[in-house]
Amino acid sequence: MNIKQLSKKLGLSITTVSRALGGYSDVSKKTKERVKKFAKKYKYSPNLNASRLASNKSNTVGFVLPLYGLNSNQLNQSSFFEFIAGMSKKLNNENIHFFMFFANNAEEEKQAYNKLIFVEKVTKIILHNLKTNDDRIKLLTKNKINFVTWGRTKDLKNYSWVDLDNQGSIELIMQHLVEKNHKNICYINIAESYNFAYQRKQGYLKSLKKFNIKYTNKYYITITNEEPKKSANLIKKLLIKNKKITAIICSTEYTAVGAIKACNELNKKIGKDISIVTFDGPVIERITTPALSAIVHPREQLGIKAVEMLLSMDGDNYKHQNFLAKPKLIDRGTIHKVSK
Amino acid sequence: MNIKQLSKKLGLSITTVSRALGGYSDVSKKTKERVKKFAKKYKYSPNLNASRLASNKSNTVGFVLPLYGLNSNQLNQSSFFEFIAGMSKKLNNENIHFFMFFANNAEEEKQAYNKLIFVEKVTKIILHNLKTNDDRIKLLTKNKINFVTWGRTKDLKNYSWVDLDNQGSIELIMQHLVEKNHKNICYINIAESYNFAYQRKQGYLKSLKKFNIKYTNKYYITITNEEPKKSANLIKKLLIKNKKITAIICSTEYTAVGAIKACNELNKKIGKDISIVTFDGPVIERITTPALSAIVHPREQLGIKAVEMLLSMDGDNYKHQNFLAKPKLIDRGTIHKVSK
DNA sequence: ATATTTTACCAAAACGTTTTGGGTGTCAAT
DNA sequence: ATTGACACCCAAAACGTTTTGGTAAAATAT
Repeated sequence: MNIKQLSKKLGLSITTVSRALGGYSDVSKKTKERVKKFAKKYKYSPNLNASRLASNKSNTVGFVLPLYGLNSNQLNQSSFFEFIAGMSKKLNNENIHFFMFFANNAEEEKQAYNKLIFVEKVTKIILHNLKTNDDRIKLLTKNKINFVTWGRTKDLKNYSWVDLDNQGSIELIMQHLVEKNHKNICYINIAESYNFAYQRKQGYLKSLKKFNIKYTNKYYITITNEEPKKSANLIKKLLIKNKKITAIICSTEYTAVGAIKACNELNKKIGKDISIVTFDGPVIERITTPALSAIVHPREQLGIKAVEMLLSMDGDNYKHQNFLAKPKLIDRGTIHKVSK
Repeated sequence: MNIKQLSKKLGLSITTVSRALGGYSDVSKKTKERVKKFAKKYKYSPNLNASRLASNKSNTVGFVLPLYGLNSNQLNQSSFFEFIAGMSKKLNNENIHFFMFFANNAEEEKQAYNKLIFVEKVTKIILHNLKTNDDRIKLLTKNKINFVTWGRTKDLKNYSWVDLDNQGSIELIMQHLVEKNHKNICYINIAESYNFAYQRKQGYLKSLKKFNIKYTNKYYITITNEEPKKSANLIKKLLIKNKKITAIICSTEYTAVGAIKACNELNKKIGKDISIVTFDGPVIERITTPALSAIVHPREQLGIKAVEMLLSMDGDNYKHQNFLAKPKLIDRGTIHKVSK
């Protein structure tokens, strides 16, 4: 069933049918309703290729999902899932298409963006995993693509972004810990080459200052991609050398599991002798014992926001917006009070 | 740059340019090369909407990814990632498009398949997470969609499929254990409503028969979605009640973590007093101690195979194929030898 | 030398929409 | 009665390809 056949059934011109379905004002209400009724009845759905060709609009948002190196660099798959869920919810609602390329290596990833722009002719893209100085921003700007990023570059240039409040997350944890009289708080971060890790460190430093605690590099460790398996040992050594430590903050679940192991081996009771706080993921609640207190990020909401921003952009006609998601701290009982 | 402009530059007709790029035999080799060179030079890439409209071919494979209930029903996200990676590798190579819908609930999922067929007009789909009696197979068959499934229904009807060898996996484990003189082997499966769980049970039963070991329901437990947190306790009780048990097979990583905990609490040394074997996932190697021996499935290869099959189908012109992936058992040292 | 086949190209139609640039009839205002 | 505004509808052009149904020239066969 195409528009020609449908218009015949209706006794109307193709034009009128098209404009009725498009909601134009030069079609009477009565006709509009009749057309829509018939369209439903005969299961008419416009040929998208013809429609896009004629209108020169793709009505599509593009996204590139890297399928490589996900676990190995400790970026959790589930965080992608949550963000994608948010995007797709919003897009499904708005009847906008969601076109996703999958990249199995860096080369494919680069190609994917080019394909999105030059082959698929997508005009709206959501970017993520920002590098400190990201080539893609130039590429998109140059080709007049509307885009919103998830994450920020170090030098916040002129673009729209949504992000988790990484700095605020650590500040929230620190606040909570200090209120319970913790003073010897160590932080196991991941490599600072990730901008979000850098932001988190800033939160750590800022909080220390705020609460008049001296920074010592003995309490601040970064764990690289190759070390996740060894993190338990690293933390064990740390705890042995620095007996005063009463709280450990871990930037990833896997590290937190290492911290649990270290504490067990040293016979330190978590939630009594020592506190552990980390960032939420699928593993914690399901398989760690005890279930750890953790920062929860509204990643789905972030996906929704990103799409909202993107859709509000209209060619050149928009102002840059941004959105910083508020973190929550869920205390599952692994934070204890230190006696003064 | 469109085909008209390009043909002008070349001094050729639109037809010839189109057919040159399409590789038709009624264009001379010389011209073909010249056209391709120019196309590259001027970065010409055919307008996909026009091309699809004219040729009435979408050259697209459809897939629906459910974003809901993934963790809660113990189906690991990473298994999807690996399968998708396989599909996208093959599709990228063949220059076929990969169209994915994301479903945030059962309703959206159902809709997604309808959209793929009636709106996107995709003619090739890859199906997965098969139910025992799956409506989608009817839908696709009725609408003459070429499809390949990942997984099988109970009553294997007439369709092409790829699958992990679930039955064979358990048989492989059992073989290995029996060779090391294990006789009291318990198996913690997940709910048999998942067809793959059912298949695994068959493997367990078949192996017991083969090795003349009597089946007892004391040794076979299924863990439902609600119990993953409690699995440690379940297994602990099991071990206390049945002191003879020397080996535990777990169908999921999370359960295996529970088994570790149970053994620790009972002071049973894993790999010395008791063996644990499970199915591979991202958690095991990274955070369980010890790293467990496990069945590894070539999920990426499965994705590649599925696409290969699908592309080899040509409308009505094909024979049903299938592919059963061979499992591997990686022994990381948690399987011990029992003295006779 | 003529007939036949093969090679290499092309004009025009087709795909199913949206958009452009109208048109006609009705109603209120003059 | 005429004009202008408005409501409602339409024919035809346009979008950028692929495919159809050719033709002319060159190569081969008779």
